[in-house]
This record gives sequence, structure tokens and C-alpha cells, in this order.
Amino acid sequence: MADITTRERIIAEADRLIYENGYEHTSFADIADAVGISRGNFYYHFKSKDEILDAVIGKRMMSTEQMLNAWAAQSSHPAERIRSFILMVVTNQAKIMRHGCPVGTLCSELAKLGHAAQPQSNQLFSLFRTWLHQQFVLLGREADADALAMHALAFSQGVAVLAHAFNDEQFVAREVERMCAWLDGIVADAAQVPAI
Amino acid sequence: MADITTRERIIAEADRLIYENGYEHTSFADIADAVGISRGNFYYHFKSKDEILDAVIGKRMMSTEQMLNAWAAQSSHPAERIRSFILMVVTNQAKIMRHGCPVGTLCSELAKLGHAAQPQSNQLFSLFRTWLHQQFVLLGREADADALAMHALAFSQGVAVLAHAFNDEQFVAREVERMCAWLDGIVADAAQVPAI
DNA sequence: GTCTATACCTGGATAGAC
DNA sequence: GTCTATCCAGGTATAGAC
Repeated sequence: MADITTRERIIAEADRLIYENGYEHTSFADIADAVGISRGNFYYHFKSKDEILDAVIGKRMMSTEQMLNAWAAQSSHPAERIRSFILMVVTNQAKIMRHGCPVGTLCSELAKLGHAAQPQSNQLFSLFRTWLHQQFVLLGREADADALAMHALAFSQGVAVLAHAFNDEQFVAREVERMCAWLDGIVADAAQVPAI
Repeated sequence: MADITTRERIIAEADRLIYENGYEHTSFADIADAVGISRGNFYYHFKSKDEILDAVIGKRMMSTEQMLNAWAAQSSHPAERIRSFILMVVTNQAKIMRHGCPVGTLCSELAKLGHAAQPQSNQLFSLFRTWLHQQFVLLGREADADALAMHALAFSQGVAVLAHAFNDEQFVAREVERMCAWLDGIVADAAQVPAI
């Protein structure tokens, strides 16, 4: 009811702080201060730190699905949809250079912590993986659609880690160009298949 | 003199624990227990947690330089040396799948923490970057040697992040094969240049 | 050089008043 | 629903005996 607002504000601030500073490095006090509530009030909405993490991952799952659906709606051409994914590292360049990829850095941190929510955070990767898989199938690459999807994911993660470390805009631009050329090659192959 | 042993054992255990569990998640107690000394004794060797981190990064810098020198010594062909780098994700596959890339995960974590040692950890990346740069120059690619070096680094980081998240051996093998083919293409280009 | 003991702080979590 | 007060565990760091 009325408390949805506060709960959602907590999730939004926790989402931001976890992205910017890491999960372990984000304390209840940090989140409470950001929202503007007391530490005690916090526990009315979330009983533990793990519960906030679950809520944040859930929110990210929702927004990721919305983004993927929007990409699919914007274009009926699977190659254009995949290009939207590739261009994401440019679209979010400023944030990536500051804080890395929100998915990659969270998964890496939770893995190091041996955190129970690790499989859930990996689901964020899987969301992209299966979506990319579908697009490559539509391009006529049923046989290796998953391998191509993983390659595209690896591209995004490699670029994100190094952009984060070196703060190099031109590097990102070069890698995106290279990746788009790779995609063009796959589209050209797909166009030839019916002719064989 | 005699205390070198204890100091080095501390660094070695800290190195391992920071890699396995992350810097922030590794406490003095963890390291002291692993070494088999008391917490108090710890401070005889290192005055702060930052000092251990510096020592660990220093040790990693040394061992990385030794590895790069060994690769250069093993083969006089720059393409073979670069191949040694590409194959590193297979050589260290088991550890990477468990804990990710030691360089990438440390740099990402220190960046999130806003830690003062961030530039030093990035130097680990730079060590690979400049070494790869040199090898590509030897292949006759002075013009874009750094771009190629960064591409090779991005490959290794992308593979490491996803191998860590998904624990997929075949994915690593596929990406390594793809990367070796890419390298072969560069070598073939280099062979053609004198003929033009 | 190594130990025990301890001071001090931060962070997660709870109790109970309003 | 929100607050203050408080407890407790764990982590950094120091003091001082051996």
C-alpha cells in the first residue's frame, strides 16, 4: 500500500550503492542514510542483508527483461537486436568506466564471497544468454547459437573489465567496431546459406 | 634475516586468500590462522592491511614478470609467445573457474572500494599490456600494437568472468580456439606485408 | 620474534516506545 | 511505519609480557 514507496526506495538505493561500491562494502547504515530513514526502520522492510540482495537482483531481472523486450520490439531483424546488445557498452559507457558491468561485478563478488545468492545473480547472465541465443537461431545458426551468444557475452565482459580499469573510451569504440564487423560476417554467412 | 621466512609465508597466504575470497573478505585472523601465527605477531611484520596488499601486489608483479620472461625465453617467435598468453586461460582453467582471473577480480574489487592501491593493481594489467604490445610490434604491427594487445587482454578477461560464473570448460576451449585462429590471421597478414 | 590481552570501531540485528 | 537505544560478533590495531 503506502509502504510500497519506502520499500521501493530502499531497493533503488541499495541497487545503486551495491553497483557503485560492491555488496559487502555497502552497509545498512549506507542504505538507510541514502534513503533518509533510520537503521531500525530498515528491519521493518527487510529482515536481513540477504533479503535486500534478493530484492535487488529481482529488480535487476525485471528491468533486464524489459530492456531485452524493448530491443526485440524496436527491430524485427535479429542482427539489429544483437547490435543493440553490442552497443550497450557504449550506451552505458560512463557508468561502466566508473563501476564496471553491474552483472559481471556482482557475479564475481558473490562468487568470491561464496554467497548463497550466486545462482540468482548468474540468472542475470542467463537472461542475456538465452535472449542472444534466440536471436542467433533466428539468424539461422541453430547449431552454434549458444556458442555465439557466449562469445557476445564474453566480449561485453572483457570490454567492461578493461574499460573499468583503464578508463579508455577509444578502446571501447574499437572493440565495438570489431564486434559489429564480426556480426556483419555472420549475417553475410546467413544470407549465403539458402544459396548453397 | 631469519624473519624473511615468516614474512614471506604471510605474503604467500595473504596472496592466496585474497585471490580466493577477495581482499575485503580476507581478515587478519584468516591470514594469521593460515600461517599459524597469532594476530598480534602479525603487526610485527605488517603495520596495516594496506601494507599487506602492497606486498601481495608486489609479489604478483614479480611473478608475472618472471612468467612473461619465461614465455619470451621459450620461443623466439612473437606469435608463439602471444599464444602462450592466450593459452593461459586453459593452463589456469581450474583456478579461473573457481576464483576468476587474479588480476581482473582484484582490479574490479579495488575500484569498487575506491582503494588507494588501485593504480598499483592496474599495473599488473599494464605488465601484460606492454609485453603483448612488444610482441605485436615484433610481428610488424607497430601501428596498432596497443589495440591488439588490449584486444587480447579483453579476450582473457571476458573468458575469465564467464568461465567463473558458468563453470563451462567447453566454452573456454571454443574461445581459445577462436582466439588462436585470430592470431593466425595476424601472422598471415604479417607474412604478406613484405611482399606488397 | 612471538605471544596474550585488550581497546576501539563498525556492521548486522533486535526490543520496545511512539 | 518509524524512531531510539542497545546487543553482539567480528575486524583493525595497540600494549606489553616473554
